[in-house]
Amino acid sequence: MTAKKQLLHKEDFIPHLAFDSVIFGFNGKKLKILILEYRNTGLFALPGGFVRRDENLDEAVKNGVIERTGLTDIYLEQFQTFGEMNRPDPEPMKQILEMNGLDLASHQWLLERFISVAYYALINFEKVVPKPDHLSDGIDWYALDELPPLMMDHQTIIEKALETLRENLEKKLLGTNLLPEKFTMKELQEVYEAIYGAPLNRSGFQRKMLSSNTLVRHEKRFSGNAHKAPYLYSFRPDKVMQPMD
Amino acid sequence: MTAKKQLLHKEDFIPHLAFDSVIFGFNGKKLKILILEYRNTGLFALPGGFVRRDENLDEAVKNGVIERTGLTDIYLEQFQTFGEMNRPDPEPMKQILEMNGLDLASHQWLLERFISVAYYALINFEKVVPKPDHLSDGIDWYALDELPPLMMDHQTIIEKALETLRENLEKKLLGTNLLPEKFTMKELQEVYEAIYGAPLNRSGFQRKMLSSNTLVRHEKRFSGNAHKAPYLYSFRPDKVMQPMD
DNA sequence: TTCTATTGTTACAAAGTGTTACAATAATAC
DNA sequence: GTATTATTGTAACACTTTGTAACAATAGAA
Repeated sequence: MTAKKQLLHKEDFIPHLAFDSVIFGFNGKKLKILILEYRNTGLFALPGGFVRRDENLDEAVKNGVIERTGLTDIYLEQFQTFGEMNRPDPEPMKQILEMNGLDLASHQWLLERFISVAYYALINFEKVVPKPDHLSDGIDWYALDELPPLMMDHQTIIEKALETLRENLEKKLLGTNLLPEKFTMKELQEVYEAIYGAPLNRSGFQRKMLSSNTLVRHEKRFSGNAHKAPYLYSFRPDKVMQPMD
Repeated sequence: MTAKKQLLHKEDFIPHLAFDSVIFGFNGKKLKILILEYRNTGLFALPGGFVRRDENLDEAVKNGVIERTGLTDIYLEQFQTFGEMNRPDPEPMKQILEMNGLDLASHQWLLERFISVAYYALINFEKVVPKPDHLSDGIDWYALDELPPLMMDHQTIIEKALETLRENLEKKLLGTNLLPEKFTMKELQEVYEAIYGAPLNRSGFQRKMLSSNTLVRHEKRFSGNAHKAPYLYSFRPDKVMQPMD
């Protein structure tokens, strides 16, 4: 309890500045995001955090995502900063502090106005072992169409994240980051369909991908099923756009 | 001087948070942006400001741009937040405060680390009467290829603004905001060429614009020159995307 | 009336897309 | 072995979009 009280020293952080992260993963069927649940409150929220005074904004966010996912190699992209005056909602935060046995007075600063810089992350679903943060007791994957009710403006943040993801999908070859290194054309198409939320034409998709000159073809994958085995592909490393350049 | 000392009360603003605005205008030939010059320092910077504790981020920026341009109807779009630890450069700021006869001690907070949210604005060049801010003594239009050396990371901010502008140009019909209400096809093409920094094919441009169903054709404009008079066009109001929705 | 510079439109080829069809093939059933 | 089945890779076709050049229209000047 004493340890907990020292979790968030006001003087360590830039006041009024937070970040939120929309962490996307693809489980083979659906696009999902990581959502935190807070102890006994029934409150759900995006993973987020604060920026230390001696830390770059990008680094703070990266460290936050690393802590939640256990992964260090993460595609992370800033997409919008939310600065409405009325966006903070102190009641839920107060509830969270109380449920965690934290001293309200010394954490008063958490109830004030916060400007939040939002990022989205793309990760390899299979490799993630989600970990809740110090204030929450649960973290789980939720499909986009099965989200629980979220704190503050987190629903809006997710919608904007998805919008940006869609716009950048082809431009930046983001599919890479949601799949294992080698994948079949069908798997790649399923990622695209999950993100767009609409089916794509198989033949056209294959033609476009192959002609884009961004894929390397490898050996076939024999699944044991009674049909032609698909080739495996990987992205050409020099074609994959890196975030945060 | 006493009045000046009261210009920026620390307690009125959210600490460590600033904004910068890249204000684009088109003079008929080139794409230009508004740059401030500070008294006797030889320092140049983007127009910017701070966010009051009782003010939305978007509003703060909008008010800042209104003050610099005199215009109230402004296309304004947030494009990135810059949060590197080493981006502030306290020396120039100190110089500026000194040149303005401001008390260093009570403005110490201006020398600290700032996270800056960057916006770009598109305005009708002809209507603008630029006004310097309280700390600067000059404000002027500079073509993108004739920029003076800029403070801190403002050069980077401009480059990112231009990149975003290019990406959004067709998608959001941004041409509207850089031209008077009625314009010729040639003028519209020149805006596009200035933004892309490359010539476009006349015939293809005209066909694409007309077939996009976003233009209304009006009367011809007789310039007094010895050639066929061009039609005037305006954008269909329902097709023009509004910022900040 | 002729000439010139510019504009709106058309024509045609080249490239890209949507859709369907067909051949190849890995495992199973017989 | 051979036939069967589901899936995959590719080709074929029509259709649309884009790049490029050409042509006709025309406002004012010579």
